[in-house]
Amino acid sequence: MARAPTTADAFAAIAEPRRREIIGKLAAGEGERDVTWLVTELGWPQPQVSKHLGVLRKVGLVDVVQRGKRRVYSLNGEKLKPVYEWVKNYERFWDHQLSRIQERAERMEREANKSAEEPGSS
Amino acid sequence: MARAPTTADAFAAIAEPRRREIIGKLAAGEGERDVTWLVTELGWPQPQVSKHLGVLRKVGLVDVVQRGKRRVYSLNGEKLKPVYEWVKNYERFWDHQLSRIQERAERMEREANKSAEEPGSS
DNA sequence: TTGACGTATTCCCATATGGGTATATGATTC
DNA sequence: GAATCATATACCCATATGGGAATACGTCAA
Repeated sequence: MARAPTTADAFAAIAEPRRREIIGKLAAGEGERDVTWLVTELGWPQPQVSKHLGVLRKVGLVDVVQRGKRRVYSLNGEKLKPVYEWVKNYERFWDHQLSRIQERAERMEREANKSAEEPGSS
Repeated sequence: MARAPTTADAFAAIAEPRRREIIGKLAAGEGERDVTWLVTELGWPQPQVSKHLGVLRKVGLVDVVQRGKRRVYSLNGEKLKPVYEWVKNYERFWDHQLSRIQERAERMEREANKSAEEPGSS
């Protein structure tokens, strides 16, 4: 097997920086923008924008509605929630207690060195 | 160019479900576990575990200390913070206001249809 | 219908993946 | 030093990427 498809889930989709940029632009635009606007705003080739939008669409991170000739994309934040929920679980690993964790790490390191000498294999 | 390396940043690294699993196990174990423990706990072939750990290591999501023969890995939550910060920006797109957004989406859809008929091209 | 605009899709390619299996490297014990 | 445990690396392969360029498709205007 190769890497999981970028369309597997939101995690895979937002792994690409440009896709995150697109999401950012959509959010700024009150959540709705058409492709042409994105193209000029981002300054990328149109096919590239469309392709990234395609991935986001497949994952459900964005919705589209046809509006005349234009296609208006909007952010579907719902799909970002799982990412948020997942990463939120590890909040305690950086916020407070960060010092405690580092402390522990250092203690471990000391212990490691100790056990490496303890056996006194000389 | 191909897809960005999984070692590019935390976003890319956690795109892989197995890597998220490993992070979960590390967190459960008070943030420190050796490879053998992970291997038996996860039930995956050892090289696979080591390889995923390698990616996490490169990105800095985990730290290692040698402890006797064992290598004890620990979670470095710090590196998850950017992911949290990024996704947190879109909180308003799912929490409250979710109803408002859907409302808007539906309104847009109606408008879209309307403008499609408006010109009265018949 | 014909043309023009807006967007998606197709094709080609270099690249790196993640899994499997085998093996190398490190550390410890005898 | 030899044998053994713990972990990392090297290979091989199928797969799908993201970018570039060309082009097809869909919608509206004359």
